[in-house]
Amino acid sequence: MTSALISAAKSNREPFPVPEGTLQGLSIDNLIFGLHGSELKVLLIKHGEGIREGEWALPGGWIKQNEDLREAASRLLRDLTGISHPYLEQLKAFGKVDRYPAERVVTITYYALISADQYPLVAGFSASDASWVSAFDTPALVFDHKEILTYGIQLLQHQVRHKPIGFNLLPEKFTLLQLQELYEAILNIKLDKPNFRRKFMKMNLLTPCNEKQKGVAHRAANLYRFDKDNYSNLTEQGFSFEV
Amino acid sequence: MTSALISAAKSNREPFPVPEGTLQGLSIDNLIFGLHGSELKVLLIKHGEGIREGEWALPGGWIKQNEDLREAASRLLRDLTGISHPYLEQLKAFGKVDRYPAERVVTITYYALISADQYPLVAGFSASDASWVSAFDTPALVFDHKEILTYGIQLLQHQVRHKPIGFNLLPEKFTLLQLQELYEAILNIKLDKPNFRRKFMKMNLLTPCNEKQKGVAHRAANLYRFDKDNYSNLTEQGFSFEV
DNA sequence: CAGCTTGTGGTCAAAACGACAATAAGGCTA
DNA sequence: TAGCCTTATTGTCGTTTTGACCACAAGCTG
Repeated sequence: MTSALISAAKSNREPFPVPEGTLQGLSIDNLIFGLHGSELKVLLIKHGEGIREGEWALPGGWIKQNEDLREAASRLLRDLTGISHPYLEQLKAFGKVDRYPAERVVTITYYALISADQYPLVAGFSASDASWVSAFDTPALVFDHKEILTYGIQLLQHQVRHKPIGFNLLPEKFTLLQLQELYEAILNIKLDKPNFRRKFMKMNLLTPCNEKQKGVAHRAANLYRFDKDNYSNLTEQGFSFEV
Repeated sequence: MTSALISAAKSNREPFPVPEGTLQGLSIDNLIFGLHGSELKVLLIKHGEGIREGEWALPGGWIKQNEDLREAASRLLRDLTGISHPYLEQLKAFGKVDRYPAERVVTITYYALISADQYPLVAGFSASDASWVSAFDTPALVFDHKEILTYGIQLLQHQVRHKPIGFNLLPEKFTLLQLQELYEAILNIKLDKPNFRRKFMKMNLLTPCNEKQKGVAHRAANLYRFDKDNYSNLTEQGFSFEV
């Protein structure tokens, strides 16, 4: 990332001036989730200049005249993390009259799920610019960003039980225990290992890699990958994912 | 509804001029669902003047400077139907660059569920202005409204299975068969009567009214109402609604 | 009254769930 | 190398839920 981009991203949440060639009164904010160890984290930006210096915010920015909403969210995510094809879905538009200082700004929020191996470190940004924070225990956030986060977590908790999106938080190859810990982290629950395993295996959504975990000080687990194609087949037949 | 309001609503989807005192480049569109008999319907507006004359569209309008997004959606719904406290949730923001002619307009869509007894007839509008159309079989719609409808139906089908929102489509007091037919209509499936009944009763979400159906040419069924308070209690205890 | 339609309760086998015991497979350490 | 420790994986079993279907009840209609 060029330093111009970094500087743009750093100041992208500052009230004014809004860059030329972008839509007025409309912004994008991204809720970027990651799973670190077995903790659900969210990527926050610390404002480096201006009035909001030192405060934490969701990464966001403005929408260009000639780009779709999703494109804008995707571009902002890419500029920040370098990730080009994330799992990215619209969360909600937030538009309370006074949510943003000085001017009426409606923000359209997206949430992204990225896996730790796609984005092991905060590249381009120093640790003081951006950092992963426990999603359930963040510092105070600017504007209505806390409300956005709370809403996003609730949606994530709901979605993860009803759609197979959790895989996006894992590396391509993963063990069943990793998958289980993902659910435990997001939903704040404890699950029974043998039962969880059977339930998932019966869905026929996991393809064994015929490979084992490496570098662990105990019996190595089998690695699996999410079988997207079979998921498409199954959903066409009326299959519904539920955990 | 005054004729001024009617006229405003009639022309509210015409490209320009946009009324003074509203946000630029941002509109609201409402997806209003109703259950008529046992068919899922959606409320559409036929454009009465201008270029789009005769074409069907979702009812919508512009957002005032001093009103929240939800307020705007709620006001537009109220002006159209007279209903003040509908079930109303944000659907999604649609913002493709060319979705709207001549100018970039992002629209934030809401979906409402209203019961036939709240809105038995199209009041204020003549039948040629607004009408209930089968949600699964509509005429062609302007702009990207068909896409919005498709997305809305999918969300409704998902939500209705995972949250007790279906009740909003029924009158306050309803029979179990009405409830079952609601699910059959929205999900396009057939359900077993005794099993459906037991499943629902076990959830403890229905309070018997100790009243029976009237005016039917067969054995009268018991009437129930949705127990919102108990639903709150149960969800706090980790209860999750699934049909 | 017989006949029709819908409501409501019962049954039963199959499947799913949940708790927990038992065994397998590795690496580690003495 | 022999145990020890940790995690993976399989098995078992009683309970609950599901789904298909039968039977009877209740009320209106002719």
